Amino acid sequence: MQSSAPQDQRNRKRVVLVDDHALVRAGVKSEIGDAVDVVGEADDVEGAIDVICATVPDVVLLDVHLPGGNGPAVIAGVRAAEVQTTFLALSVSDAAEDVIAVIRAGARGYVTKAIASSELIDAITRVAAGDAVFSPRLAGFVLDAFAGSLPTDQVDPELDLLTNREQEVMRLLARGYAYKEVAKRLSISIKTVETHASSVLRKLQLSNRHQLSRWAADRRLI
Amino acid sequence: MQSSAPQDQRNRKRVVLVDDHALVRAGVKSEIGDAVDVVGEADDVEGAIDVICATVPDVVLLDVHLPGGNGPAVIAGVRAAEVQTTFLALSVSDAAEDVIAVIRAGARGYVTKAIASSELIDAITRVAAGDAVFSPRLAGFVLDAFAGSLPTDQVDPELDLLTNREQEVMRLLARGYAYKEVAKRLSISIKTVETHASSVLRKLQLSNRHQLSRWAADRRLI
DNA sequence: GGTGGCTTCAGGGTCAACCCCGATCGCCAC
DNA sequence: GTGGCGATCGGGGTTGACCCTGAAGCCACC
Repeated sequence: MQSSAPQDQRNRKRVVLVDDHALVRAGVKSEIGDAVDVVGEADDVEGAIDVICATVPDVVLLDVHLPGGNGPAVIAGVRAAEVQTTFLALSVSDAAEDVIAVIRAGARGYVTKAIASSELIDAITRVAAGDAVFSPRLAGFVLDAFAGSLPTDQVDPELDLLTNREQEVMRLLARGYAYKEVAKRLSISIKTVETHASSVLRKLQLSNRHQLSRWAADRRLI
Repeated sequence: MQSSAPQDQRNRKRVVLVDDHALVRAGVKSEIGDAVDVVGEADDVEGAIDVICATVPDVVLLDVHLPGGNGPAVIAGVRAAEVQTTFLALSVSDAAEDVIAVIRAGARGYVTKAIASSELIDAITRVAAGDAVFSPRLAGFVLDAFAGSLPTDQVDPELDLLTNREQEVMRLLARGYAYKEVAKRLSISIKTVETHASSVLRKLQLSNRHQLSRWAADRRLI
């Protein structure tokens, strides 16, 4: 893979700009137009979905606040049309709720308009390549939301019923490994795995490994 | 991009190392010891929780796979003790499930052991400052999990391979129902369930119902 | 009327999962 | 040193998961 020159004519990223202010679009275009191909522009939700579906760009630079809806609405509309592209949110806002909403909708990055043009070009290139791009503080918002999106359960008293070895076996079993695989990974015999597995199921009052998988998944042990 | 001097005595970060291999701990310590204070070490879950709660470091460098549990178990234990610190996962694994599990538990970053020592020091400084630190590909895993989508999935062409009846059977199997249960629910014989199950696995190129469960769960079919 | 796909079922088999019983060994506490 | 517990194995068993082959009835389509 030759990744040397992203400005290379053959590798130039095709970009659509979505922002309700023509001046902003013009500004962004002049800043990044040398490095990428701006193949479309839109200033509202409907127009954005149309132009994105028509052009199928590599990256959509998406303002979060739009007339007639917002950034997530655009992403949802494009997803519904089964068009594959990558969204990079570009906003004046750095509020946690805006960041989270647009990332939850499926954007792969979020940068504010205070970004330097060289950094923006870099960000476009990176999201097009599958990376996630955030300014540092914003990434923290997403992780907080992600970690907090689930009940912060404490450590199970049930888990303490299992010995260390039983816990190791339990984890592997819950991940779907066959007894033989578990035995190989732990360098013990299948019979020992069977013994531990039996103890695990009995102690946790489960009847088979399917229930064990769900039990472990519920507790985020796998 | 590091301009200032994080080696400043007054601002040196206090770090705890958690890894079951003493050699790895020694190596990491020698690499970063000039820039940070390693105030504690541990090689298993219990020991990690103890030493973290005792020292309350700025950052915990946490191996994901540990005897007697795993990274998330350590984070959960420290959280349960209401000790405030920041976790940076440091692992040989770059598997999506490991990354997601430890981030979901509350880690603020994830780097692999292939990282250069200068980058590791930078990562420690950044997570201590509240930033999130990832190698690019790993950040994508987290966003995928957060958005609840998978990279580059359209609405499955694979699902269309299955007939209506096969889809019904598939859903029940993926939920963990035994053949006998599926047969009862659909009012058909076990043999018919077996036939459908076999077709489903063959068409989806899966080898057993555990993979089927994960396949279906990934696509939110169950 | 033939062809083919979907659904239904059967007989036969292999292997994994899970159970029961038993056993040895090492460690640690009383 | 005796007893408990954890970890390690074995024999032998039942049940479930999964495969292959074969076949029947139904229905749509040509």
